Amino acid sequence: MHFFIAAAMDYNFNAIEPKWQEFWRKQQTYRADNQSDKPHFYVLDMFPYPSGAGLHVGHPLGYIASDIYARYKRQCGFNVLHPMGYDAYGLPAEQYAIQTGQHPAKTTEQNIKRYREQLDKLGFSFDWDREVRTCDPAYYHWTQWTFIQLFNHYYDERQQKARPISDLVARLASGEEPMTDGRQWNSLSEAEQQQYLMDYRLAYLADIPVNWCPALGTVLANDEVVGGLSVRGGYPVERKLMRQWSLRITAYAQRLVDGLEQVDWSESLKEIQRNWIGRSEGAAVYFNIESRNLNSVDSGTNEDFKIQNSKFEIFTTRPDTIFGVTFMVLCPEHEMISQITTPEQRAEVEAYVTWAKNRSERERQAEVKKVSGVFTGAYAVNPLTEERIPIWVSDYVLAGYGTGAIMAVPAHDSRDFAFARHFNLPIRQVVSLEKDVTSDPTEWTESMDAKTGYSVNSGFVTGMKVKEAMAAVIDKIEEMGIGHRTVNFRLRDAIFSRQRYWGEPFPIYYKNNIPHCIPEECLPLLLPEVSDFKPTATGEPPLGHATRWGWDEQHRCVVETDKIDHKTVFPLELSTMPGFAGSSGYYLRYMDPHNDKAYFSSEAVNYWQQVDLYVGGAEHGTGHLIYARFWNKFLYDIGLAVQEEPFRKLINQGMIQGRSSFVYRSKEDNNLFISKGLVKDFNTVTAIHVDINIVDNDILDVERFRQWRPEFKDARFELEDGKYVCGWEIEKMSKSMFNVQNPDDLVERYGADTLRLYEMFLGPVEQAKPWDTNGIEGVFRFLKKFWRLYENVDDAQPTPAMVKLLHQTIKKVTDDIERFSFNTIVSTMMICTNELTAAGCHSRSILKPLLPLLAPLAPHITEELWHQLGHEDSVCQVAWPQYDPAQLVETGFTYPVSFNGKMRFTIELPVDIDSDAAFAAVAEHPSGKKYLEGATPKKVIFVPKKIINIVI
RNA sequence: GCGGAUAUGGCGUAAUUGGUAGCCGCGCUAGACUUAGGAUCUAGUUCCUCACGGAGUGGGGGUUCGAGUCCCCCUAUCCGCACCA
Repeated sequence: MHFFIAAAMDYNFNAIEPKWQEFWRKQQTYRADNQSDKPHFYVLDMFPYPSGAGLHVGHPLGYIASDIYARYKRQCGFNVLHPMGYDAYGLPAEQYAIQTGQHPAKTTEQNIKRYREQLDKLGFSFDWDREVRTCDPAYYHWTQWTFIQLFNHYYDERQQKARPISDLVARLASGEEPMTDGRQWNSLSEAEQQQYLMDYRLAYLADIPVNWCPALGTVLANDEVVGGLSVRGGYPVERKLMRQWSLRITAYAQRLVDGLEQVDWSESLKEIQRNWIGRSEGAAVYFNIESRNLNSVDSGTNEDFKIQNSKFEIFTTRPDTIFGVTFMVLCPEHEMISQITTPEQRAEVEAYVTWAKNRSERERQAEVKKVSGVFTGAYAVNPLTEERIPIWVSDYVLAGYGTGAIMAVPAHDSRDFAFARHFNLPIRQVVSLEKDVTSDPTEWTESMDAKTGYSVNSGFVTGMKVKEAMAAVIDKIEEMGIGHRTVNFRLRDAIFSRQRYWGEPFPIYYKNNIPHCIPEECLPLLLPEVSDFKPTATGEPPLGHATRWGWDEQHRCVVETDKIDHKTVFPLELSTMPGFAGSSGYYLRYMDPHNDKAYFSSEAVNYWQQVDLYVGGAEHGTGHLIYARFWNKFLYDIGLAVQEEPFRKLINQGMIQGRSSFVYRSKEDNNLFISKGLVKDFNTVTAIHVDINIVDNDILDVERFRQWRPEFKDARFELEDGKYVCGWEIEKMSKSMFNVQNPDDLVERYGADTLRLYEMFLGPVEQAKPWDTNGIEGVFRFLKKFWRLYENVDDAQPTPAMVKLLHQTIKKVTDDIERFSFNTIVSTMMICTNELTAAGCHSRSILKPLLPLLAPLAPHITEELWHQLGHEDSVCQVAWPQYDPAQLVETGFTYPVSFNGKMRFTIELPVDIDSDAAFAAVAEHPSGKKYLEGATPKKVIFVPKKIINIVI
């Protein structure tokens, strides 16, 4: 053990950083006020799940970027809201608790503490007074409250906004709005009325097919399942019919698409959301079913067989191809199957439907290419051609989309094509690339799906372009009263129940099996203590174990309030809300986090409006970012939020991958490790992951390697140039690959400022990139060099070159921050520092403005130097330096001149120049003279900007 | 299959948005200083060539006086969705 006794003037970040962090805390430097004359600006990070693993270097990347911008905006005179909190409810926190056998509340508390320590070390400018935690009753009070509002509102299609369900009830009761099924509202029982309203409420209870994950013991939303496996843990997920709460997010599908036009997000993320919402325009068409009297052909067992419903509805995006329909397909779940199936086909159809229903989601997805189906024996009638069309059942038609029934046009739909080929059904061409040119579609190897070309063999639309034919067919269908234009969405309602412990309890109790909201004044409904919080395989929620929860032993609500009948007690909802419940509105709560009367005050939201800059990962594109937009739009509709879109600008920081290091062990000698460059044949060695903490610039610390694990105790090495060089590979950052870089280690070794700068220097924030500590020395050197510039500041008059450099630097840094190009800022500051060092410039008038300029990136070192210059205030509050354009005026520009497109020379010309003068200048110039010799120029082309062409 | 993005030295990247390609940093080479270095400084470092020169931004074509940048066609990689009618 040896100590470095730092010289007084050394850059001693270990002493500087905690000192100023304490200073900022005491001064409340980053406090944001809800009242201010300054313009407001809201910079938000996606708050973290406090998982057990702590932060790795990937987490702070976005936080650093947003912190730089928040600090910059603060220095530009904005009142900046830059809060932080924890998404502490939900599966990740609970899984960690279960794995470690502790109570989730306890592990969450510990994890938050650890996160906070790690975050504090990095010198972020968060206003910690506004911290929110989704598991805090003071916070989830308002999550539950919002749920009640969702329950008590429905979506009014005419007004295109949420409205109180009581309005709907009033209109139903007065008869102003008839019931869709023709019944009379006032003649219904309460149970029947409530059942009816469930189809309208924005939070509703229904039997729906859900993603059931047995291993996690809960249902999952669509975005939590990928490829039939749970995102969290990768366990199989099955399709199951369960009674669940859902949010009617589909009601907002159109507005969720439209709203994307108003926000400043990356085109790719907007596209991800558009795809997820999956809007498609088309037509709904009713097909009649051919009625037959089957009694005569029946053997007697199905005497009553009659087709009850005479028609069914399909959805198509290609109404123009209706003349090419050669069969119809129903999904196996379709309710009409049993009615229309003929007795001869019944056994086969029932067998198929049973088989299809028992297939797991994973099997179905894995065997997409496999064609299966069965004929019902029934026929539909094409409304435009009067043709008989056989009706089939197949699981390639999905129950959840459209009406679960399609018209099949095998010539122009690849799935119908495959189906027709498999079952030898006719294929008829009705679209052609060229007018009137057709071929035999049974010879085709694939269907012609593109929406281009002309209609053929298509009755009254023959010869029309596809687009025209579409419109014409829909017009005709509407005229005939057998269909209409319509829009379908891929987006499904969000399943909101989780059979888990660690989440917000639903503020719902049941009276005669009818759900009722707990009165708002009884909120928050606290999460109870339970003897066992683990999920159950059967789906019984762990809250069922609660013995005290404002309820009695029968799990009946005993919440005391005037609003609930005291004489009886009612069972409470036992599910909890999903992870996205708490994260869907947290950005609004930050505006007014301590309000115990409301979610947030109207003053607060009217002041802050919306998040101006949101920074976080694109992996939330189909989850949180959709739910939050929906949540916000609902709150907007009911008059709480004042902006329809919650996040004005969004930056997606790229994922940081791990860079694993390897050593190569000889297969012949288990103690022999061969340096990478000496390995001749990689088949003769085994690559072994080695902890990146004992590798420096790909050089293995052989001593520490021997100590790393007992089996390497006697390791011998074949070295190159006395060094052991490791191999490397880019992999996911994970403990098992030994490639996790902990930010604490780097802060200890280089300081937070170096880490902040380096994470930015790595490359564009939005780009995914591997973590590689190799370059961090360069940034560290820069800060040390920068530090030395301030060792002997003088009051000497700076040279004009230095002044120009300063103003160039200010301009470049300002521009770079504005366009979120944080990596180039570091370069700019390095160039400036290098030049000042080389010129021996120590002038106060140059060095002083550089401090507020660098402060957003490296707040600690600049704060220390600022105080060394004799200032008492914080550099973080110093106004952003302005450059003087006059200092940047060039004496002349350097023009590359292209001559006949072949020869090229460079010439410096005055700024204000017209084309004659330009030519004269070129002609005067020695090189110009040379090139112009013997040629007669016809004209000089003066292209805007910087180029002059001489044409001869 | 559909949709989106990316491709520049040994490596991370930059290029005033159509104007001298390779800034800045890592690494490497040579040297200086030093009792020492997890310190500092100087010079060099796209490739080929002793050199003169030449080639060069994944490949091929195009527009332009001029293309890393714009257009078309490939190739590769990454990401999202995926039987959505």
